[in-house]
Amino acid sequence: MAARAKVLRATAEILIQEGIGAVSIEAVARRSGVAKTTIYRHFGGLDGLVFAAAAASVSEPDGPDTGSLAGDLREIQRQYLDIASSSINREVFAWMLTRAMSGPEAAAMFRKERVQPRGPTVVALQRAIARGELPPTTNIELAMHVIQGPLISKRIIDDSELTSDEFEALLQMTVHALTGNVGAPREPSRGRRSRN
Amino acid sequence: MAARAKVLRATAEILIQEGIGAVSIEAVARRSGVAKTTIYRHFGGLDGLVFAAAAASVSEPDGPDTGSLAGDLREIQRQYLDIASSSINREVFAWMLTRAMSGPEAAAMFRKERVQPRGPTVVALQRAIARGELPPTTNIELAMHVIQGPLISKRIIDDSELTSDEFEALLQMTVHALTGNVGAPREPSRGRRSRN
DNA sequence: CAATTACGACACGGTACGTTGCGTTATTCC
DNA sequence: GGAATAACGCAACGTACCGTGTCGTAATTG
Repeated sequence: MAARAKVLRATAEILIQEGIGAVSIEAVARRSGVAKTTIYRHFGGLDGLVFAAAAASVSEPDGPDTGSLAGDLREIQRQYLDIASSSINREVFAWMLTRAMSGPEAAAMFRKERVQPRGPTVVALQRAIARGELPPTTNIELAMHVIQGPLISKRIIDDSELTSDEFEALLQMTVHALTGNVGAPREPSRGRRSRN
Repeated sequence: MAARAKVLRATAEILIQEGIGAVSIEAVARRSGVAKTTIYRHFGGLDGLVFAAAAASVSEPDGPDTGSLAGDLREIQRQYLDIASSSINREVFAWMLTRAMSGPEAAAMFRKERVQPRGPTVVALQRAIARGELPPTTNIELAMHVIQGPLISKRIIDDSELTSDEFEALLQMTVHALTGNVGAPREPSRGRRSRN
């Protein structure tokens, strides 16, 4: 039973220290001291192994309730950026993406062990609808993409940092897209220029 | 001299018929009848080969001038969706993404042979600014992500189709995010429900 | 204690990698 | 036309990882 944990730990170590490209069944077997056979028995193959290792190291962020959509999204996006700021996470995400596109099995794993958790955002949107901040006709699926899309584009594809001002501008644009109005401003008193 | 063309053609064929996973130097060598050595001499390796093949098969869409930002974006996005509707393109895109993240050389290729051309969108934005439709302070880089992001999220990650209504809603939200107002409506006379 | 289960060790054939040395054509340039 | 130069083909090399199979041993369980 300990073999499984050893394998997952070794996988995570290689992932962090050498990148996704260095993760192979044989490398993990060497590092963990577990026989290759055992890894195949547990995870079925490289895909299963990486997806399992990723799932084991992802913690679902909590959904804040600040009273406004803009406030909620600001907090959620900030947490997301913290996760996405790790290049390993982006690497693994991109890797999963390619695997997901080359077969239904991996695609199923990808959707199951989703890297970017949707939960908190959906909750925030539903609260905004309940408050009347968003129309009840809001297409939540579409809204998710409007919210996540720009950040994914910026961080994953461009691989560039986001300044505090850009972050806020993006947030305002997003809220604007959803509501048609400007969202609640960042509380001006404590001059926290949250990041960068 | 003809060897290069034969290699690129063979690569594209394998790409289309068997997917990115089947593309290997040896497979391309077999199929093209060109020696492995020659491929290495020309393209340096698998990365160079795939990037070159992708670049050779991408045609820059033209930037329409409909007189309004919403109109321009509608046309550009439509063209983009046509390209992205091919699962091979998405596969290759995702593959390039992973390669780009595991080394500066591939990253440089990725940014050079960009799959989604930015040109037309940038032009459309600049025209909108010139028209006064967008403020001159508009951050074009950020705007690009607001425009591309949701579509990338929807098509690449979700792998789901976009209905005509969703497409239009997304467009309106995007324009809304950029301008703060509703963009020009789709001309109502010819009831074209463009796709799906 | 016996039976099942989990694991380790070793080996196999197969594929692709990236590189090398050496012939064999084409081009190009007087 | 003939020589020099570049482009290409061929065969083989060692390395790495794949996925699978077999067998022996350790741990667990009833």
